[in-house]
Amino acid sequence: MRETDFVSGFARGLKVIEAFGETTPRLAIADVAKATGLDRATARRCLLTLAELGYADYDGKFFVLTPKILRLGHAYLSATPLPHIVQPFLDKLAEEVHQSASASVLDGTEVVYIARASQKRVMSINLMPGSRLPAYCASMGRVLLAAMPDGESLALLKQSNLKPFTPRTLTDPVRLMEELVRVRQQGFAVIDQELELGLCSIAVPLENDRGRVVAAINIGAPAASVPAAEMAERYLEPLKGVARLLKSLLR
Amino acid sequence: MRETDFVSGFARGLKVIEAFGETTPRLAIADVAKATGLDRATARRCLLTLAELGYADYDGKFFVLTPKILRLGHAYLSATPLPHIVQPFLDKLAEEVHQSASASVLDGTEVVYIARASQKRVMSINLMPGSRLPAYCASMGRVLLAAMPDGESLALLKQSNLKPFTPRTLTDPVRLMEELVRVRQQGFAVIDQELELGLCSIAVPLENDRGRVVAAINIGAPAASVPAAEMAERYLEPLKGVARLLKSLLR
DNA sequence: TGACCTTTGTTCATATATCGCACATATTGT
DNA sequence: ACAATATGTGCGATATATGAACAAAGGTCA
Repeated sequence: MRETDFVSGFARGLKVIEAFGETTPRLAIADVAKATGLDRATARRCLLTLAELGYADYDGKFFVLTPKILRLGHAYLSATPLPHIVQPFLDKLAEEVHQSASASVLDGTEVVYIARASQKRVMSINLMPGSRLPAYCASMGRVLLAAMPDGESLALLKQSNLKPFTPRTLTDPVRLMEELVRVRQQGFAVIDQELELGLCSIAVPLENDRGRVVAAINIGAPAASVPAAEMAERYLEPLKGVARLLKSLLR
Repeated sequence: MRETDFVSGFARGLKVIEAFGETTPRLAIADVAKATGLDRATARRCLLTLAELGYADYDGKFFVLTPKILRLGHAYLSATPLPHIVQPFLDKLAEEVHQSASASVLDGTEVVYIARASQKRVMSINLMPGSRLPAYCASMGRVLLAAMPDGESLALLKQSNLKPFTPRTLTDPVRLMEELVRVRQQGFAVIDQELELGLCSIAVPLENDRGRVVAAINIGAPAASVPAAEMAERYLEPLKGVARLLKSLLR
């Protein structure tokens, strides 16, 4: 790609949108400039553009994103077949096992939820399509990492910020790679309170009709009611069943 | 705002993202140019920028959005308090009444789902945060329209493409305005299969601590199991209860 | 098959718009 | 009231959009 085939104004604007996050819902011009590394004048122009287009509100001091910004992500969710195809299966699955079921794909070092059927809340964090979790300590992340060549998964682990969310979180790349080998062999991953105390989950890969892993699905359950050791026993077959049914539907 | 405080390259890029939709997941350069009204050369530059940044994939012919694009909408969902605050209440509500519960806000002529607890699927369409429905024929839309001054709601109705989704869909602006008056008086809206045959829903407004309507919540149910006439009887109190609890939590 | 037409993608020169700096002004906190 | 921090603005240097021209691919029909 040539230099001139890149619209840096657009790229800068996207950076500005991403500057808004969980802990930073309201941003002043200078905040955005700092967060994005853009010049203040540039950040200001991008923010004013967002406001002008209705993607943000501006009270003269702070900018806040408006729901219109959801159109952008929705363009993906509605345009991509995968979430639509998977959702009804998750609904059925969640109802059957009385636990939350989700589907996700990998984006860099994170898993991105693309569909979810929540039963009752077991996590403190609120997951919805678009939500992200670090791949290395999420069951779907393990499955997705295990599906790629060792070189790539190792590279992603190295890029990851491997921090211990709980005392049980695996953070050693070597042990993680060993775990990935095991996950690949057994065809599923179980996470025992590595992300949040009290939460266990189990995930299996979703293959398309040509055998390529295109996503993962999981079931999460409170550790109190379902010990990690029982996760596979209870939920592996239901998950595998869904994966089998979906195999021919995905490409 | 001055002329130069607008980054048109950014605005054009956002237009390009929005060109992708339910029926148009894979777009060639010319498609995007047509859909956005941009010059082919410009559309190409925006698309290549998206691809370069990892927001889109390009196979030499078609562009497809990647899950990375969800970061943009997620910036809103995670940054905005409303969805987070409302979600647990919806979960509880959905579990209680064994039906799906949702929350939405208005964006132009559409309601945008910002949170949802789905019980079982009753609609053919798949709703998730970011999903949109025309306000005029959705229960939450009615409630949100009813909360604004007549002039504004009428203006929005006039902007809407009032098409009959089912034989029961109200499409006459005059009758819709009458309905809005009723909704405002009674404090809730019931939709009887106006959007999809077999689907009823009931919505109430969500007020913040100062009495301003900031969102709406609803419960949807299959018409077969819950006739429209029973919707209020069964679900109005649970909905009102949630609205009451939330009132002091919202600003 | 091959000539013609249509549609699509790419390139280029140039007019135009944006960037980032430096300065001016406003707001905030002490 | 002052310092510190944040926001607004003018301008030269730089980057981008435009639209036409070209190239390439695909389709149609004799």
